[in-house]
Amino acid sequence: MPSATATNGRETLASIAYQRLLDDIVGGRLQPGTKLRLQFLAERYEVGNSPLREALNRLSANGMVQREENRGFRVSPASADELSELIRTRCWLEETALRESIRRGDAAWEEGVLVAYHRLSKRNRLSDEQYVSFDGTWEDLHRAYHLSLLSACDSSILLGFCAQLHEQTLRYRNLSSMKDYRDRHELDEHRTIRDAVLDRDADAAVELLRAHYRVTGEIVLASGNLS
Amino acid sequence: MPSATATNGRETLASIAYQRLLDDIVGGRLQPGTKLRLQFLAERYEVGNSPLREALNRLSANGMVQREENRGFRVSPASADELSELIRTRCWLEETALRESIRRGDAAWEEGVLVAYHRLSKRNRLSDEQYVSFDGTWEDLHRAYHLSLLSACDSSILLGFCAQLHEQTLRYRNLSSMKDYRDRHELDEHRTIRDAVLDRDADAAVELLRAHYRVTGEIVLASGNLS
DNA sequence: GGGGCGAATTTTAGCGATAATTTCTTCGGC
DNA sequence: GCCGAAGAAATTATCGCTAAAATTCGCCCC
Repeated sequence: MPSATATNGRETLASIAYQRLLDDIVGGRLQPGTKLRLQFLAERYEVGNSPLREALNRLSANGMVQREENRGFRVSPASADELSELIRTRCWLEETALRESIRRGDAAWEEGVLVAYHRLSKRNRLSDEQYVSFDGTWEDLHRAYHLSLLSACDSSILLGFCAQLHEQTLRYRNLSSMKDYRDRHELDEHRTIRDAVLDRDADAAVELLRAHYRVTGEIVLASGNLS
Repeated sequence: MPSATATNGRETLASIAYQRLLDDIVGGRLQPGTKLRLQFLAERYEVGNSPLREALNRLSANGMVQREENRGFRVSPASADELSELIRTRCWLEETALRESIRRGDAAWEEGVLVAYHRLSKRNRLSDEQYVSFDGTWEDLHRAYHLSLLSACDSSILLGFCAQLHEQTLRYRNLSSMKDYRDRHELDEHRTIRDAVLDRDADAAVELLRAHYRVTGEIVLASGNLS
């Protein structure tokens, strides 16, 4: 998330509530369209309604929840149309970022991509249980890998947008009934993208990345239960 | 603004505070870096601090204010670096949106562009007085015109991003001390862009639009007082 | 006497409880 | 069956309390 937040030591309850709400929405534990009643959330997260309202307002600004004046909040609806719009937009933005990243990236960037892929692949081979790491969940590594590809585009604004779109599409992935999407040749795709990027072959890298997103989208659309 | 807000009749104090805060920040009446003390804002806008906190949290999510844990809020700082990043990103995103818009736009879209330009030019000719004083109306027409160009891109997400960037750059324009901003041939530029767009000449339109933004950015950078 | 460190005071943000509007529901009348 | 009004529920806003941070003042050391 963009979060123009200079987290300074102690976390506020509002930020905790924000993070947990975001996790639950992206994780699909709060279904699209769900009415978010404050009383319910208050006992679910064990916080008062003041921090909750702050968290919900933040989420409403980046599209994760909808706010209706005087009628509270609900989880943003999910639809096949929005998913395809999401993927289309993501392809556009990441193409721009990736081309720029390939054009401008230095040695440190290359190493960052390499390391991010390495961590992801290691995590892929080992199951969640045996893999003990400080790096976080597979999703964290996956996100880190994709962002590392774009990280040399020299626009934190564009990176923020891409991160937002990543989160949104992740939500759709988690909503769909595709459980073992990792059994796909996703790691192969990630590797070929990495190679094209490190070869500085922008056209190939972009095409691979777009295909990567398109395929994921189609799988979600096919197996998902969306309106 | 993106605002996933289904404004439903009555406005809440939080939304009013949001709007007024946004106006004051974009209008430059709240300088970058200003500490936003709740007590000060409460008497300035005559609302309690709960709606204020909600407004500030929304603004923090789209980058207009910075939030520091346990230390409140402040107006996002403005720098020459950020401005050039802003313009660079805006050029990228609007190029994408404009090309797509030109490719997909139908007759209704063409007419929308035509009308938006007409309104803007009429307002332009009418009175320099109102043009200089930021009563908002000219800015509204200007924003509407630029968004109309992109409106057929068929991605409300991308449009939302572009609107956000528009607002950010508008803030920089208002922060700078460019007095003779109108002496530029802005209306000419808007007209030539319109013509290229209606001619479906994507390459020309994109180049004109990018030049439009680049020149504005350079003027702001030259006349502005940024760090 | 000047400067820097540390503790007490003041200020400010964060949070929860309660009151006030607004919306939704239900029941009665036409 | 439909419209309207009263009751119920939920959201929104105000206020006060607690805790954290910034400032000030005093003290000690140089």
